[in-house]
Amino acid sequence: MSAFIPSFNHQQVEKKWQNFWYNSQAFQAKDFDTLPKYYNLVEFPYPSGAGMHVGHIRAYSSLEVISRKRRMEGYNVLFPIGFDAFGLPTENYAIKNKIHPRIVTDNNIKVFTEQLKATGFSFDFNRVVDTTDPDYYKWTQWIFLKMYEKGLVYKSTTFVNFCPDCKVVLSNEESQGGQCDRCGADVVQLEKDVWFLKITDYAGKLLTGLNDFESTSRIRTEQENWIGHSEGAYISFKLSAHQDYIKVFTTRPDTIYGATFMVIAPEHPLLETYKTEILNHEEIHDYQEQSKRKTEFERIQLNKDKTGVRIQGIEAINPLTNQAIPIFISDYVVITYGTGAIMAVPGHDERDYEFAKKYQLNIIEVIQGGDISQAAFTDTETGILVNSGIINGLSVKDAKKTIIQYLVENKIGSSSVQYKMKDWAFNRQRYWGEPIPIIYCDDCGVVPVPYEELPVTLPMVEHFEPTDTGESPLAKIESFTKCTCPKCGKPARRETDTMPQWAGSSWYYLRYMDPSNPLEFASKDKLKYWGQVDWYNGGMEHVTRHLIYSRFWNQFLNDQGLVPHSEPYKKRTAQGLILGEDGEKMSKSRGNIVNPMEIITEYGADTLRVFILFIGDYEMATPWNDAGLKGARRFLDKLWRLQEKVTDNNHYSDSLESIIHKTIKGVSEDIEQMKFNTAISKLMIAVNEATSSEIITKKDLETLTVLTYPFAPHIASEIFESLGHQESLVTTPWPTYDEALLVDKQVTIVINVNGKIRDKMIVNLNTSQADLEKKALSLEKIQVHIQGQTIKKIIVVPNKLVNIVV
RNA sequence: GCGGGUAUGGCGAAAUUGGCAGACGCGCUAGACUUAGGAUCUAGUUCCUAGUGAGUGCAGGUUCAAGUCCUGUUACCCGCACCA
Repeated sequence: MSAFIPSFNHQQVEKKWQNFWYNSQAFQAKDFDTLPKYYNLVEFPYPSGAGMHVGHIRAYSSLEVISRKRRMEGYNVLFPIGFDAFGLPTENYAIKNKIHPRIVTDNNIKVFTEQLKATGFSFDFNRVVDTTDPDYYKWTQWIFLKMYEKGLVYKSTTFVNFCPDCKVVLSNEESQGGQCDRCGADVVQLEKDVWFLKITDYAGKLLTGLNDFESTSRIRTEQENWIGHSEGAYISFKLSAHQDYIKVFTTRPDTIYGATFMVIAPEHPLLETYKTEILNHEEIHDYQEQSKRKTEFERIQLNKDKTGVRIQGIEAINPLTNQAIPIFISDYVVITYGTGAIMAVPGHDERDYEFAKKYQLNIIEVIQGGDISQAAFTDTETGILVNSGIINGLSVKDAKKTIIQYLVENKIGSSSVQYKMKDWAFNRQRYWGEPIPIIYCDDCGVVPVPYEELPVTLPMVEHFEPTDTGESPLAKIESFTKCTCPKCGKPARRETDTMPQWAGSSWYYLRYMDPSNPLEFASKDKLKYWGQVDWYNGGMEHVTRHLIYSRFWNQFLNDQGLVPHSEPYKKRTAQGLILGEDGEKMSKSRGNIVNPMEIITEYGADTLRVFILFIGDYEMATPWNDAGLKGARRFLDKLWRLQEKVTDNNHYSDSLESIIHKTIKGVSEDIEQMKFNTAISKLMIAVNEATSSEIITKKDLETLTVLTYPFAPHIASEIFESLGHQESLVTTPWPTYDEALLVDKQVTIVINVNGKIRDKMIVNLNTSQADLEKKALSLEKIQVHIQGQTIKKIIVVPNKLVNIVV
């Protein structure tokens, strides 16, 4: 049978199926359905004016394939999408073009939605959330107030990371490496009045929670490093002339007998307390001013050369040696970690050693094993304590225990755990963000907005530029700021700062479960039904930002009994970057950006999807290659042309049966392991095989089509329909394979002589070892190689090889 | 400095438990069909000095057999970084 099949018209076919899917709600997730649920989550996009990027397609395609497959496997799949739409790019664009950010956002969301649909993603578009919608950010504010109620929100005037270009305060997570996350400008330290979320209260839980969270080691270790857990002790050093103490944190209490001086941070409060007694107060003050001006970048760059000033007039007492020791200030000790003060043990800490050398301070060996005249000895495994009174002769491990016990008994210290992670600076002096729901009253002070008055909506204003005074643009809008105190009813003012970009994304995965609930952020029943996100895929760049933040919010909500699980995500994976054709990161300035919409027009969405998943290992960065698109398109064209010679038969053809079963197994397994490149390669092999086969049955083509569907759903749906199916592929069962048919009846045996391949032979499966040996030795090519030599040994691996050692 | 990762043809990349290195795709070469080909099809394509040759960043080792295991080493990428 041969029929005339017109060539594959991607534009027509893709439009047809997109209309069908989206009009028929084919991907609607059903609350409380009896089918088992499966929740796939991808990081919702920031709807920028540039529209979709090929990176978005790579990021979503993995769980797109998994979602399509899961529906066929009988799951009730929740695969939602939404928009993380507050933030600076929109705001800056709006200012530049004098268009209100609301309008800019709405337009961008509209364009983005069209592009997502043009790619054929199987998102449930009924559940779209938009973080800038008052119905959404009402609940962002609500959760903020819950945290306030539970003491996890505080305001403090401290030095914070500030981006001079964006004119906003940045959290620690947003200023990694001393640079602004968004614009790359050097961050400066400014003293500001800032709202903080006490994420550090959850540091321990965020760390242990990683045990219930399946992810790759790089995802896990990045979070571990960021949280930065370390165990040690607090020790109080008495001042020689006062009943007052300097408290230090150390991970090496065992080295206390070697503590010959102390260092405190330039911001340490002691300097203010004993101002009058410090003889060189001016010198100290100069140093404080100097370090204040340093950016993070400068501190890192200049870290080779330690600076500091000795405080004249005050000394401390080492509680174990009872010796008076000098106190220095130096910016190698930071106020934000530990207690902002250290006991310096130059013999066994490289930084202290360097400092001691520079200022010619006493260096005492308290752990044997190194040569402290050359360098600090920091090995904790082999050393034995010396010159150390009550802990002499002990190992480092035992000495730590003993000394902590002593410190506790004498009330001069205790064991302690510290984290590197810092509290989350949670406000921006910009317009396009969630207003912080706080009111200032002259009589009552800081008063939270009552829950029933939420949301505090952003006023529609004409001017939304940031001010030069560092105040939010909202501060100038009287209709917004003027309010009455909820407590006493007197006139009061609203907080005019807004929340940072990461606020809305910290709980969006919960809203998807119940996206339009006006009474709760999500109903208990729905939270329970959908449970945890089964699989979350996103970018590596969010691992120490959004991923930490959202786990924090979820753990908090769980502690309040508001969500059923402590960890929001069961499993997290991350896609690699798509680089430009030049191997560099895609960027406007390099001019190497690939526009996915142009490719969809020219080659079709199916081709683009297949190519992006075929391009390389999903988790690794890989360069774009325009030419490679053709290969993906050729594969789809070949599949399409199989229709020309299909015979009406509901069994696999003899010649293809085995390879089809192998393909089902291979593709199924590869998809689960995110090895999409090899899954597609296996499909290509099967399609090539079918192309060169005399006969191909309806059943052959059907199975190949179904297997291709998660990758290229439009063309697959069209072929499936033309094979006579009324029902769509969306819930067609995923094919199964027969183990017995995976094994070939004949196998190729490789024959080695001394480990080198000399010949091959085809034999029946499970030929006996003796037969294999006999056959191998009789081969002509083998005879040539063993002639005149004695055979020492013959190794036979059944169904694999024969190795003759001579 | 610490932590994680990578290294394989002209290019993107494959390779259960150690068992045919380079699957699949791009590109390239030759041919077929064609008014035409940047369409399609067929054949070939790791390298060279063409052998009883060499070959998975480099140097060793274990083994009948190593991309895979062990020891050492180099380069690049990512994250953190004076964190006491």
